[in-house]
Amino acid sequence: MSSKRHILTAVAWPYANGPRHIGHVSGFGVPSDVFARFQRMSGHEVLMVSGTDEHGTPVLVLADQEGVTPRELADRYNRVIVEDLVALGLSYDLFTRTTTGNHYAVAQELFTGLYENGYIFTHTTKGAMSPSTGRTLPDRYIEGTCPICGYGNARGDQCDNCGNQLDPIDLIEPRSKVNGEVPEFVDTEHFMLDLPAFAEALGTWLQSKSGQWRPNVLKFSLNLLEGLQPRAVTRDLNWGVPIPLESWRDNPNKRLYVWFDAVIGYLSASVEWARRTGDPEAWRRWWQEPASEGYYFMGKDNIVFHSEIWPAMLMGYSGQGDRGGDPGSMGALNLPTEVVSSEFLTMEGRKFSSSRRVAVYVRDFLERYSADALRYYIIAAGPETQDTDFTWAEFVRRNNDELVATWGNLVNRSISMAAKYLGEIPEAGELTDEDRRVLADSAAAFDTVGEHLNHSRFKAGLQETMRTVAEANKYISEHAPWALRKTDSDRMRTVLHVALQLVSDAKTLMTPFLPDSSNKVYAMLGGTGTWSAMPCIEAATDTIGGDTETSEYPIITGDYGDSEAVWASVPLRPGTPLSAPTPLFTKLDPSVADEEVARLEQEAVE
RNA sequence: GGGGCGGUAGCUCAGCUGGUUAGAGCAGAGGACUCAUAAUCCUUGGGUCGCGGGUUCGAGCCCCGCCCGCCCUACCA
Repeated sequence: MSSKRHILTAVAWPYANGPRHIGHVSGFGVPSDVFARFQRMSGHEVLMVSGTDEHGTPVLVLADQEGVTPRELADRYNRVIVEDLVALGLSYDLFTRTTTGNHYAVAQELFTGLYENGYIFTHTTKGAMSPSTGRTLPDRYIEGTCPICGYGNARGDQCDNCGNQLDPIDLIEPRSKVNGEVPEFVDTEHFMLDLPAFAEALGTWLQSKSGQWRPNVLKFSLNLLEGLQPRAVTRDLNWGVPIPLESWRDNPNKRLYVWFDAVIGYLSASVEWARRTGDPEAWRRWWQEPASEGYYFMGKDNIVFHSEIWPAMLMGYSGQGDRGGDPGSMGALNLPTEVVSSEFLTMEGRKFSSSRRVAVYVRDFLERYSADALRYYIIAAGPETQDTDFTWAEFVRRNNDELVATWGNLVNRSISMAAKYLGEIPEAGELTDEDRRVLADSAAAFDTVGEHLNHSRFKAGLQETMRTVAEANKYISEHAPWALRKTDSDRMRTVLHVALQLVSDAKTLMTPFLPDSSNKVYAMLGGTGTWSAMPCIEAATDTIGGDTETSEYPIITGDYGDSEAVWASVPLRPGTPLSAPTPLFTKLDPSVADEEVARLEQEAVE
């Protein structure tokens, strides 16, 4: 526990076909940031990476509809997403994108390594194609009449009316959802990842995680092993990473499947980060040292890619599948230590839906409410182990009763008194048994909360932290320093000293969850320097040439090592001047809930 | 259709490998206090643990069936 660990925090890559809503960031964003901040405060070497996922059919189709290039569309939403994630305070060491020369190179290297070890083979399949563009038409972009129930708007993969799974080739009068033309079903050669060749290795590996991973992730993953089949890792598109093989490299209509390249982003972003720090080999400390750990954060719809496909790719590249092989030129790579999956957030009882406009986007949310208010809600009431429902009434209530009234008010009342009565942090006189007990309990919370956070039990960690806040409120109420002021000013000074120490400890415990307001409390108590560093946006240029078009793009990074925050009770310095505090959080009028629900109703389609 | 997960107080959620009277917060009721964004503190009412069977000395936790919700089902990402 005390030795320094290398901890990769790998965060799911938001897809760049639009702005992200609060459901997305509750699944991967906020939990991963709490984890990373906590680990940094504990003295460990954290590398937190992610980026926008920009390839694939949806971006291409949307770009066509808007009459822009896919790159232009990706540029636009990459920037929006970058700004939103920074506004939330997510402390990425690097948040980049999949359209960089570096990413192309690393993705191709992984493909090549897998190919050379014999884990990728070619296979001809019949697929739907758009005659006018020559592009793959994914099943769900085809509509037609359901051959089973006769429903006229069945999708190629499934009929929404009767619920049966379909093959698009069976649809009556199939048509492209993109432009209405009749799709052609043609033979096409694809590269397949030989997943069955990893079944045994994956099974052994997953079994070894029993008791460590959240049970739903583990059971789901183990179950998937039974029906493992080869999976295509290429698509007929002109938007994506080219196939790095002689006769394929220049084929304009064959690219790596977006999911194949997206998961490689964790590695390519680590490499890009290392290069930016001036030590190009630095990424190896997180990916190749046996003791290093990797935690992957995502929503439940992504489990298969992180517990099955990505590990298989890593094993295959490292020559550790059932068929052996040699590590590729980067060397053998570490498998995930843990796949941490969240469930789904619903919105006032309904599923989030961008197309039906049932959504609250991060940007809109943060224009009206603070990042910490959202972070608090997501951790306290978010979908950590089961689906949960976001309601505006509950958001207002949590904000007002818990953030403002319990925690914000503790800060306010304690510092107000000390500032007004003394103007500084008082020295403690002789401590009573009760004083010693509350201080010891507060210090002990670092172990209990830390234990929760180490195991990604964020909700439990926050609850325990709020319990210490309640204890501090209780201590102040029971010892009534305002009354002692008239009867026993020495005792009052001691009580206020203890109270402020409890506030300081609670602020430290709160830091992973609520970094912005914790920084404010740190400053109120006379702290100097940066308590917990926040992320920033930098203009970056591609680290290696490559065949991408844009030379400059925004990245998220930060100098998190330049933080005073440590995961421990730090004694306050008596004599530190205090001034009257300003409120930490904004109380919301109950009418806010009604207004927001009305706004949601108004914007929703149908 | 198949697989997985969930359905616990009015609301949002905890309940580890089955064990005495099922928990927390909020909302409700009563009281204390006044330092604080009328915030805080104390006391208190409230549950057939989705439904129906079964195993067991004992089940919210195990087994079977059913109902509802969500995810996956591999060319959406």
